[in-house]
Amino acid sequence: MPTKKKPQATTAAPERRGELLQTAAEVFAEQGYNATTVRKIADHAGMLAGSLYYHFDSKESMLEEILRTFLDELWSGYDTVLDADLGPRETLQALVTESFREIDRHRPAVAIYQKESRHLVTQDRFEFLAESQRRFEKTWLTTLERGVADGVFRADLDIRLTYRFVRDTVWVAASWYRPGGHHSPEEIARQYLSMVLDGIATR
Amino acid sequence: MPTKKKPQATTAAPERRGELLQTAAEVFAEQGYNATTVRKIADHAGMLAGSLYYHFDSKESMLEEILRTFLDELWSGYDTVLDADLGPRETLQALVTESFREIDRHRPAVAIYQKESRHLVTQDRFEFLAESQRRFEKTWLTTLERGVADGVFRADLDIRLTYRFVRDTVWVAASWYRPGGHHSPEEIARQYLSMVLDGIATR
Amino acid sequence: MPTKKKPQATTAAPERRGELLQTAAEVFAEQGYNATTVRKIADHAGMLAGSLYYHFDSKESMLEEILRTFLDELWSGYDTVLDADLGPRETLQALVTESFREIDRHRPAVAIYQKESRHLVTQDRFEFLAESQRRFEKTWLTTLERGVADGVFRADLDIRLTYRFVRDTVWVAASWYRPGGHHSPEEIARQYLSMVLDGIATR
Amino acid sequence: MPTKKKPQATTAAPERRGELLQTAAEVFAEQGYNATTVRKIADHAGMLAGSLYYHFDSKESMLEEILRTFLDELWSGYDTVLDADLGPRETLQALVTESFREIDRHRPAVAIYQKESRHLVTQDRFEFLAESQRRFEKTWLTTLERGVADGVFRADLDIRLTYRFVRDTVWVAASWYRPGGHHSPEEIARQYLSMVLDGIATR
DNA sequence: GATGAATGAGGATTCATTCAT
DNA sequence: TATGAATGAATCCTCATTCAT
Repeated sequence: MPTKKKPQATTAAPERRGELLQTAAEVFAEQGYNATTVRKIADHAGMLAGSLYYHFDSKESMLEEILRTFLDELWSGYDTVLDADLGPRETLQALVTESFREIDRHRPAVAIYQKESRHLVTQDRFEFLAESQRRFEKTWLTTLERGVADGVFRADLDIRLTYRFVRDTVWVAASWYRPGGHHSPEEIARQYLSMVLDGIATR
Repeated sequence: MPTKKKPQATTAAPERRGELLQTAAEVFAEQGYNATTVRKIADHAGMLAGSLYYHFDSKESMLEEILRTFLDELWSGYDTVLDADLGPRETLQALVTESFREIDRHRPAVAIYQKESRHLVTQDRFEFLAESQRRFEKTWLTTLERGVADGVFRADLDIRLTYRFVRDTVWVAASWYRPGGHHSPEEIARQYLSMVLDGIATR
Repeated sequence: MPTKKKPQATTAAPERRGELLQTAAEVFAEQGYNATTVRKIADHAGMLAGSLYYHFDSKESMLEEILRTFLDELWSGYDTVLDADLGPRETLQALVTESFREIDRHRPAVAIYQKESRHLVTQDRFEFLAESQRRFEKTWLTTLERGVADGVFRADLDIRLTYRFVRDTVWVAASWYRPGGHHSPEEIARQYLSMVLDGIATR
Repeated sequence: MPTKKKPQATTAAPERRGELLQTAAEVFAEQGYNATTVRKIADHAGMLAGSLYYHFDSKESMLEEILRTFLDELWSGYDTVLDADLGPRETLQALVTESFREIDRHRPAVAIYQKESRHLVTQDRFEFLAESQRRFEKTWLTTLERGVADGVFRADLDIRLTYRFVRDTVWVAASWYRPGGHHSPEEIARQYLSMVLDGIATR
């Protein structure tokens, strides 16, 4: 009893940082990183702009932490899939499904990633984005190539074009997806996969 | 006549304006609208920041003109397709092909549109973006619905999801497309259409 | 008694205050008063910035106490010398020696004094600096004048220039002096006096 | 006539930069670099704070340019003296005199140098200060050593202590010197040299 | 048409200080 | 005594824009 510091275990106190990052991510996603002022974030968090600097070094460090956290979790999910050693078609399905789950969990982060990663990669601080992109590309290309070799994916398509098609197709969904809407991430994944694998034309 | 202040394409070099807009569009596309300073545009154009204000009212008016020009040409192309009264599958093919041609012609404008339109639509000045989006959605949804009714597109898919899938699939290409690369816009369109219509899986 | 809020040397650990002032003085001397943040002082003291405010009213009050303590001890030493009623040459020698002893004991305070006193004197709170300066000037000028009158100091020199020469000569030493180095304060005083009195040229 | 841009050759226009640096130097010297806000400089210059950034990259770059200009001129003067290959006593006299002339010409810069150089040297940008200090020390030590060897300076003094004595003695003068006062720089130099060389005691 | 110089409204960040615990 | 979190004022700097020349 006397050693207890926060009697109400319900209220957040150790995760204040996480809450603030969540808030920041939402505003970044909504308005764009550059157009988001530190004051706007603070307003959303119910504090003054300067107070954010007790928790974070800079606006940029918030961005970094948001993206890093997202990518860490993304790769954790991907790695589980990849470690399962499935066939190429099942791997693709699992990766896409996992991607939609991540969009569901980290929608703001994904939206930010989509909009900002292009010019961030050039900065040292965001080198991890470039590294992730390289792994990402390798993972997908390998899966597609295995599928072509196994005869489950079409051989008449430009493989890099196919890669970009699948990649973009999945991730742009973050720009319109709203968690808690009509479709669960798994349902969206199912329909997307159906379109990607079999097309929208009737056979 | 003597009261005219700004040369609105009437006086002198009308191409200068176009050149400057081209330059501005490239920088906006490269760095993002907010992150682009007027000075950077001027640097690229070989003049001083203040000098741009002889040609344009404001940074925002450059953006507006860039997007307006692009959308005007896009709809001019779309209207030609739509006026031809083709079947739904052929309409979809023609629209996608036309879209890739526009990406080829207005890559910077398309990239800007992708990144910035979401938060621009809320401003009065950019109301034309919202209007274009509504026409766009109607056009595509109608085409898809006609296709489903005619039995050429699958009936088991959520039609709005399909719409977003096709829409995004096409336009994100602007983020990686480089004019003068391996593929002509028509070739890319052909492959994309093949994937969208028939899927990437073998049958 | 129970209404007392801040322990002004009365309560509890009276040395803690002194330790903290010592720490603060070192940081002020090292980095300059303005460039020293309260946080830096707290870091050196192994506590958090806010905690310093239990001990002191403000950053400025620390500065004041540091300087006041130094000047009190300096004048205590000077007064002992002056009360001895020595001849002008011996007085000068004793004052210089005492000064080097004070530099040895209060090096940080002396360094701060050198750097900051000029703009501090204008503030009411630091009026004591101005008063000390006036006493200082009077003491030295009187000693020099007595020396000239007695024929022990040269009569052909501008007396105010001489005063500044001697004054500066002694106190700037604080900027390079490191206690515990090769020379004791008395040894440095001896050599400085030798130069000041007899010059560096051979006779 | 038609090629002439500024008809009034009296008003400054190309040297606006120099005027602003002069102003900045005076404020820096008066209040200390850290305590000087950009706004204060701008106020003194009759413009707004932001306007300074048309001329300079940063507050720090102003400081750098001020110090660099001063040191360049100082060494130009010193080099002239050193190139004359005078005897050690005459060299010392000439260097001291030159120093007082520089104090006269660049009083604010010298005052800034005195106060700020210690913590500036650690920054890459101000490496030139460290280099100057090394040359300075070498120049003076060499001169003093030659003098001792030639028998014109006393051999019984610690040479580094003597160096510091002479060095400080001269430069602190910048803290109280006011151009246009009673004494010309040459007159002050003469008296200082008299004290430094022959002492203040009668013989 | 273009330049040079300035404006003025922010915007990110710092920091002394406060205060409940 | 000390901590953690916050405040709010000030600071440096940026940038779209203006305007006389």
